[in-house]
Amino acid sequence: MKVNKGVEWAAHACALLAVLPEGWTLSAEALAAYHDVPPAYMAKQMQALSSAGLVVSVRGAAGGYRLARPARDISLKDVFLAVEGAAPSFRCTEVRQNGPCGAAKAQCRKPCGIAASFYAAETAFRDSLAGVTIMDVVASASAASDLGKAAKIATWIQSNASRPGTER
Amino acid sequence: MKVNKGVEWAAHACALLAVLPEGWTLSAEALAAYHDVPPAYMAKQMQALSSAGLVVSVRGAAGGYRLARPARDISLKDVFLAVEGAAPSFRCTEVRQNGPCGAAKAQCRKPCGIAASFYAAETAFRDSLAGVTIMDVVASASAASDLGKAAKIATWIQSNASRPGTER
DNA sequence: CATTATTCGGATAAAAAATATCCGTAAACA
DNA sequence: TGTTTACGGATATTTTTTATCCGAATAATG
Ligand code: FES
Ligand code: FES
Repeated sequence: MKVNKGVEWAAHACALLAVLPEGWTLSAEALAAYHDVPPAYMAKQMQALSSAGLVVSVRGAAGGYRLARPARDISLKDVFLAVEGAAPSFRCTEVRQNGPCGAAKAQCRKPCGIAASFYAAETAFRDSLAGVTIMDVVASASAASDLGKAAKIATWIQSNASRPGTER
Repeated sequence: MKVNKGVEWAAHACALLAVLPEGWTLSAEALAAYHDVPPAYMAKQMQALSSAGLVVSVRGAAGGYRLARPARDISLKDVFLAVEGAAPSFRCTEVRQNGPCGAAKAQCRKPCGIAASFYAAETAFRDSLAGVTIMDVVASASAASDLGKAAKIATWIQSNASRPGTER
């Protein structure tokens, strides 16, 4: 029962993309450098976000990633499902059908009480994440940081972000 | 994000122990045979339940396992924590402290918004499981099964359970 | 048009975790 | 005393996660 490490990275990457000026992008490499994580693996997570439609990718020189929609419309559940996949974490192997007293397959169209409870618990997990948006995350982070840090980030963005479609 | 297979087995094992007559036990081997799962690994799960205090183990000939308390006082959360462990599934690696704009360690005494949200989601997951007891599971299972099956199970128990402290 | 920078997708490798088995010891009973 | 069982640790196997790499496609730049 371990959540992929990539979820943390992807969520933080979204938070950074959220404070990017309109029309600008950050490359996978830049995002990796910002968070000091392996570039190739960070790129993988960004691809997952991209194919889930959470971020838009811009190919070519001066390309990179930007959020596909406003930060308030992207939840942590979206990020979680994008990189972790939608498969349920509880894998019922239908043990109730096994052994000397196994139930007939015909009587197992509904999940057993145990499986149903775990599915419900997972729904609760996801619903909880669905209530938190990237905007919320950014807000709580900026509330906890001082002015100096904000300036530092702004400076870093200016020298690392690019703007496709125009010369720098 | 995968739940241990052992959780399913352990939960079903508890459900079977719940319908055992007072004072009787089932060996790890019998439980494995009933569910048709690898005996050695089933034994491992039972040890986990035992060290968590959910079941009582009786050593020696005619020994085995029985529930440590009434089925209505054992929840799926208990079973889950016993075999899966209590460690949080979301592993925050404090990426916010990394990179060129990393936050100072002193400012990271509270978990960041992302980590806090995942911890909250996991609490929701566990709370959901805490609301389901082994008794509930047994009730839903017996509601879905016919009289013939109940008799089959009763017969199997009679020939496979043992009663420590007395001759069979 | 050539060059450069970037994403994309798949293949692959390495590390870690889950899954599964085994064995020696202790305990309880017959 | 001999048998049956749980216990705990060690170990092996398999699967998943983590991480890297490379070639093709795409777009801007000069
Ligand atoms: S049969 Fe899979 S959880 Fe009950
Ligand atoms: S630093 Fe770990 S989740 Fe934010």
